[in-house]
Amino acid sequence: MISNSISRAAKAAHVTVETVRFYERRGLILQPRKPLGGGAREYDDDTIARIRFVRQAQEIGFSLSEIAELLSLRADPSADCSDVRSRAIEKRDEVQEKLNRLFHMRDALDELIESCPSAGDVKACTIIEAMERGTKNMVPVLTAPRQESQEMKTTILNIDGMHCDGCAGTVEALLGCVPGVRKADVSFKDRNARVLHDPQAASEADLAAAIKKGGFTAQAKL
Amino acid sequence: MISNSISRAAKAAHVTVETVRFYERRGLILQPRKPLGGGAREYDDDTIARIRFVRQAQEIGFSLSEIAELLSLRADPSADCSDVRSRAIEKRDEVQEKLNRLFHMRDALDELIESCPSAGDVKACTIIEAMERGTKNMVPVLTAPRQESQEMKTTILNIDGMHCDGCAGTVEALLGCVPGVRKADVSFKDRNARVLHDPQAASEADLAAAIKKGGFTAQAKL
DNA sequence: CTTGACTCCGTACTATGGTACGGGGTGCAG
DNA sequence: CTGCACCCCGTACCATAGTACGGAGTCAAG
Repeated sequence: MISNSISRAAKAAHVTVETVRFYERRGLILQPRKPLGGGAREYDDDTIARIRFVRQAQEIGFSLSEIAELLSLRADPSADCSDVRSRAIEKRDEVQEKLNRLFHMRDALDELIESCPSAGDVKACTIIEAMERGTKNMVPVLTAPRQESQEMKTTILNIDGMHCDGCAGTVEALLGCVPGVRKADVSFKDRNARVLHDPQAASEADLAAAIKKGGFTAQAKL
Repeated sequence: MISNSISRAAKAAHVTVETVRFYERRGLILQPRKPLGGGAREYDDDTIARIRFVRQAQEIGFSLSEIAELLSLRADPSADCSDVRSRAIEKRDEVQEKLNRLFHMRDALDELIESCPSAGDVKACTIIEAMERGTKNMVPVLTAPRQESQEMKTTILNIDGMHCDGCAGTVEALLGCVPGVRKADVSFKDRNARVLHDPQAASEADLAAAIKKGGFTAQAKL
């Protein structure tokens, strides 16, 4: 544990001294006690890591209050574990949702980039059109309160052809694009997908077909 | 093209009327002309889709000005294509970077969730510790102004074993974790990686080793 | 022909996430 | 012993992204 002055800590975390103090006031980091011999407060590496975490979380769309919640999650056997666990799962779902959207956005940008140089028969193409082509019905999850969860069903599909977590993410994005799919969790480790969907709008065959588009194979678990 | 009044359009996009007007002032959406017969302005589905896009992009961490840039990207053969293309590629890189971080965060949350119920030998575990276990030195790309590009070198590595864009993202994340790596662009299509790194801190062998950890193989391009 | 539900537009206010500034203190190098 | 570079704390100010409000107009039903 090397200790730094506030200005060194700020530099290490790529923020200003003012920002560090601001985070202290907000309770995102603990203000270190002054050392007994007097002098300046000492900032340890943990605190610097916390500041860095705050910045990174902000960049991917969390507000400071949400980040405070993330930071308060700690798997401490002495704490109330089930509460922490459920909050962590909630957060995980939010992160997953953001991931799905970003995937979708990345694919839309890719489509835009592809369609650009072959300037011949391409029609004007905007990112919005690109996003709509891939996907109808991306349900805004954080924007809209998740209502109407009647008639929803969870299907587990076994998937072959995934080689990494990235592939799992791709499959998740593909599933997220199917109208009627509310939620998809794909595990690379388990080689399967848990899909919450409206069986009326999205049959198991629809799900399997979407996965096949990405070059993977899927079949419903018996 | 069904036309709606502003309040119906706002409802459809899950925002308030005030927000729609605010977006008009900001230039994110075009204010429709009043119909010739007089009366209220008519909002078409395209405009509603734009508003929805703005909201979704916000949730994944883009500011309104960044969203304006995204919206201005259009693959129009009559427009200056190379400019649009390069801006789209830049945006794509930003999205990829956010994806890497979110992946990392999701994995950290998963680790936290895993370590929770088996309340026996687990030590206290916070999301920060979980994030640090996976990855040292995630370089903040958007936060830190990319200065000090002295002594930096670009290395191109040929990579085998990638099966999709997701894999490429994984490799990028792995490279981003190597201390001394400033920027990594992995192309699934070209089966290679362009890495901007400090050769003192991160040798080619270091890069190759990091990639191998993910189950891929890499060798420097002659 | 009035009442209610809307539209339109301007201005003012709010919350979030910082930044800047000013006054005072401390410690050490010249 | 005096600058100078920091630290500490408070208050003020700033940009972003809305939200609220008030006055005026319009349209259609009762």
